Amino acid sequence: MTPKEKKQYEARAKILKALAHPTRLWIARQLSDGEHCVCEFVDAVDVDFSTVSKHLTVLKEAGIVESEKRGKQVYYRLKIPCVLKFMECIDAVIQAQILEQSDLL
Amino acid sequence: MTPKEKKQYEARAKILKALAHPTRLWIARQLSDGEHCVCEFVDAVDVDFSTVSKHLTVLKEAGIVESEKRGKQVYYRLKIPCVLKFMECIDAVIQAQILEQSDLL
DNA sequence: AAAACATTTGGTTATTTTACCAAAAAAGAA
DNA sequence: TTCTTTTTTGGTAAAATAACCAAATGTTTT
Repeated sequence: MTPKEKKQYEARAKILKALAHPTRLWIARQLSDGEHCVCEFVDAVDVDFSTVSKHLTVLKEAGIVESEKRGKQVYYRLKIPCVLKFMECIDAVIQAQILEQSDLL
Repeated sequence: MTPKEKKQYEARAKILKALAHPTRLWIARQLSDGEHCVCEFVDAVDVDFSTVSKHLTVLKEAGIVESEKRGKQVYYRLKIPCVLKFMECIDAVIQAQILEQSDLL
């Protein structure tokens, strides 16, 4: 791994890491049908306001979402929609695991 | 988020998390051209034997790679190759970040 | 201007992750 | 069998993450 490669993989891992949390992944999924404000997530997720806000900050700093303040609310939207394509592949991994488990019986 | 959804997103996040490390992402990439043994990674990555081994265990437990012992060596290979498709999208995120930064000048 | 609302920030604590070293295990070579 | 070689496991310390509460910020509404 050259120093250049190392930097490149660090940058990539940072983005993956931003998505690698159940709540953040769920949020990203919700944003696939258009923008939502923070309060909508808070209602749905059952964690503290501040926790949701911090998750959104992580996604934003990773460059996955962008936000816009309109009135009292802040609206978030997906910046790079392809992140949702991850889901299919991830589910293939899960599916393979389930199959293996049933093979053991 | 229903309890079922919650479990689902936790399982998905677990798999993403396994990939969300520079070394592990690099390893996954190397495996795209076929299997490699642990020692090959150790030579290339410049971390301890045990560290590489633990990274491989993380990938294995996530169901992303599988391993086979032949002789003294243990060979790892990608189990679900689509994980590599992540890379394209991740790079799109990085590309967008770079573009934005240059817009600021 | 004061009150109410939506969101972010700062601080704290508990948990998880990562890396290293040393030691154990497994297989082959001498 | 004893000595290497390859990989995993256990232990430990440092760093990163995640959740909560309380306080601060910025915007409307009264």
